[in-house]
Amino acid sequence: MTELPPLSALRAFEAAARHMSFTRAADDLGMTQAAVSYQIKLLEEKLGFPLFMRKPRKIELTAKGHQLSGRLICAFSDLRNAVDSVREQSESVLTISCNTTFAMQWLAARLSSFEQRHPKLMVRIVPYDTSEVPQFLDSDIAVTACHPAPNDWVQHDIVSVHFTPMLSPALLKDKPALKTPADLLSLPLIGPHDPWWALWFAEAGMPDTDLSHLTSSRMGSQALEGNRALAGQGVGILTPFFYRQHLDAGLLIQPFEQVTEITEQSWALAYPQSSSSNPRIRQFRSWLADELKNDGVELG
Amino acid sequence: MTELPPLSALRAFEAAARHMSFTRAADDLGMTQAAVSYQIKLLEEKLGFPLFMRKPRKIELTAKGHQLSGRLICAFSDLRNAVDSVREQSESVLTISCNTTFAMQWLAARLSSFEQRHPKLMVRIVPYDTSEVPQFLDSDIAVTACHPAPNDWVQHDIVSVHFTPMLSPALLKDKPALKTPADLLSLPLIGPHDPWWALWFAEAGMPDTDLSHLTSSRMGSQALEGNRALAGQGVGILTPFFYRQHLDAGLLIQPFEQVTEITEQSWALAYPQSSSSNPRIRQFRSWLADELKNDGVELG
DNA sequence: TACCATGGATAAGCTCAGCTTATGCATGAT
DNA sequence: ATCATGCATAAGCTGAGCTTATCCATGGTA
Repeated sequence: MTELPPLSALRAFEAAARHMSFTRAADDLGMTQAAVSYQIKLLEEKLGFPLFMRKPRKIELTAKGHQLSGRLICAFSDLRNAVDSVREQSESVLTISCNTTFAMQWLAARLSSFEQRHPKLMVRIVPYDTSEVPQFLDSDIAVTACHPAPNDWVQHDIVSVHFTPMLSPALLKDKPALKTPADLLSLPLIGPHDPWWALWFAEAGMPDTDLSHLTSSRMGSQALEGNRALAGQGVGILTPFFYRQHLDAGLLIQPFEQVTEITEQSWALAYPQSSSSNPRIRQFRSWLADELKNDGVELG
Repeated sequence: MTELPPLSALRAFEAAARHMSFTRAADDLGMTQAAVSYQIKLLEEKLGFPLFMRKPRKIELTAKGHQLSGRLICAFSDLRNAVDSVREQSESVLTISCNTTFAMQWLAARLSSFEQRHPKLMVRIVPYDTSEVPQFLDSDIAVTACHPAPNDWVQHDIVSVHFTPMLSPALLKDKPALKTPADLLSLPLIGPHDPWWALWFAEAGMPDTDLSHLTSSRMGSQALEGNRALAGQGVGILTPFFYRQHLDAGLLIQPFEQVTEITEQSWALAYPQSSSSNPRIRQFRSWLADELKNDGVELG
């Protein structure tokens, strides 16, 4: 494959051929006439033949110049279109990799407000369950409780990772009120092997509470545990932030004040450093900040 | 029309996408891996979204990266093809703008030797008559007696512009031999208003010879005058260099030793400065030099 | 026919994009 | 464990690619 001449020279020639004028080409490219003249001379030297005939107040393409110009104009146009279209596409679609729980419990309900604010933006949510680092590398933006985001990612904290037992009032019907954390053990716990239970009990002064005898169907996603709790199937260990509305409506109750926080982690909005100038992402970030403000939370 | 990102960044990305490796792309482009990494990072920042996902020992295109890469690879390929084809074409055809006289009297007869030496090169001769600066700007190379070539043209002198009266021996049949220049006036002169006549007579010691009464059909091209002289229609003022063979064969005779030279002009090979690196032109120049050496002339 | 106005060429000089070299880091292979 | 591979990053250099300023030729115009 033959070595290509300097691209800037080709670009200058393409513009000059398009405008049939060095001066106008220079305007087009945002540079001076001298620069265009220089680049074209350079290209002619590299190629070994002249491309333009310089006539008094105009320029004319030589035969070879003409031949070259046609194809270059096409190629550059393709180039611009390629870049433009990927830019546009990236301005019209926003792909959000989002932890399932956050997506279901928080995002889904509010997304219509975002779509109202930015009607031209199509939002695509890619939920994920795994606790490990998700493959959100291929999405524009991610909402995650992921520990250390890749270090060239920007991260804005949303809320801490926190949790406390919750249950449906229906579950307590015909049962004594819960007075101490230990009373919980008389009720079915949802996802008892979830380490959150252990942490919460430990903080409640019951460090070695043995939960191993309880049925376990560790279901990863808090959203599902939340649904089971709502359905009165047991006590879930849930994040109050995600269930504010259910709590307010009395669909769920939080028997104890104590909320355990994991300080090393945090729910966060994250995106690649390289995307920080992306308008869609700024839009989403600022919308999210506003939404959170309504909840009395500041985006970090 | 949206501003294009830096072309060098696009080129680096194109190569990286083609090879799916920064290291190999760098080899391809003749630069270092660090440079490719830098350029791609730059492009990602300009575009506002990532193009590659960096995995441990490999890279993967993001969705947008994939979309962009396909079209860029095409566009760059077009670009390369455009340049290559005009380069190739310019290696297979040689267009020579040539003064008609030189073309007919000198070039035409020897061209077969050039074509033999460079069988792959197609030679196209564009003859011109005008004494003014010809439009040979659109040819690869020119042979001309043109005074000052455009000053960004390279010029190799061939022979001086020189001339002397010549005639067919047939014209002198049944006539007295020519003893002095003045004797010429008893014969028909071909192109008597040609300034060359005046110059020659002046140098012959007859500065004010009045030629105005003689028939005049100034025909510009020496070749035609030469033909008329050969046909015995009169005395032509011709360049011996072009008629060596006719003189040797006795088809023309040169009655006087005196040959007038115009020192400010010269027959020359000329081509644009920008073409000096063109292999076809080197080939032609070196062939011409060899051919001239056979005539005992050195190419300047 | 003199004189702008236009459009390209050229010279000199500056500046930073775009490279290099050197090194670090993570990971898959042995 | 250790090595090999492949990308990221830092620091520093240099010349491509610009700018500014000026010149030149010519076509249009009064």
